[in-house]
Amino acid sequence: MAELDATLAALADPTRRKVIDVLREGPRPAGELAQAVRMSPPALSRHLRVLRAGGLVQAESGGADARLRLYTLRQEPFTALQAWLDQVQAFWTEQLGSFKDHVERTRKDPT
Amino acid sequence: MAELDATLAALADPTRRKVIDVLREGPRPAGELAQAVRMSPPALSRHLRVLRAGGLVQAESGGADARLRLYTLRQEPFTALQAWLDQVQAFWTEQLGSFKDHVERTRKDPT
DNA sequence: CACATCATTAACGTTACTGTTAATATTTGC
DNA sequence: GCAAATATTAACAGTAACGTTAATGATGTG
Repeated sequence: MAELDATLAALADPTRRKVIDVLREGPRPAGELAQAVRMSPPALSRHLRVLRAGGLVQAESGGADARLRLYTLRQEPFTALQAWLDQVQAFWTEQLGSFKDHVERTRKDPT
Repeated sequence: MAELDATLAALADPTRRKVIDVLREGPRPAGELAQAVRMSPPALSRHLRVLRAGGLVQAESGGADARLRLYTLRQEPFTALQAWLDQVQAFWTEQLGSFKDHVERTRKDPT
């Protein structure tokens, strides 16, 4: 659940989602991502740190030019989020909704 | 895309996700939700406003006691978010990743 | 080695969010 | 009508997030 928090906190920012959308087309170095979102390199660097902290992206430093840090998408957090969404969707798929409601609302004291 | 922003901004807060988890078990009045997350009614009321703004919950005021506002989950934003996640997941399902990367990284100037 | 390049961190100011208590409807019950 | 109950908004303080410019680290180039 703590992992979901980092994931959603990372996805909550439009700039970071834009970065993800760009990375969908392939790995990119930090500078190129900064250009893509029209933001100063320092600002984007911090966004990338948030994305790294959430495990949504990964920095590959093993290229011809060691200065370039190529960023790539990581699948795990997205899959975990989908799993949580599937649980929420169960609210509607289980069409016992009204029955469950009755049961829940009938209980005495939810200490 | 602006809708996704409101959705993810709403989900980014742990308290609001907790509210959603509680609502998965059935509709609840605002006060009961405040108790469930151990927070003052005013604080939770504002969280509920964020959830309403994102369309994640809905307030049904049509009960026996008109003072109680029963909150219920709304499906649409969750479905929309899943759709976006599916698009991101396409990054891995299309195993042309490395090829696409090559094509993209070969372009000259993406003005 | 001197200098440019890529990326990150540091410092600064601004803005937005969060929670609490107090005040404001709206409704219920006597 | 008056007091209690439910929910929201208002006002306040504290914290965290965001973006910019300047400084630091690390790597490549002449």
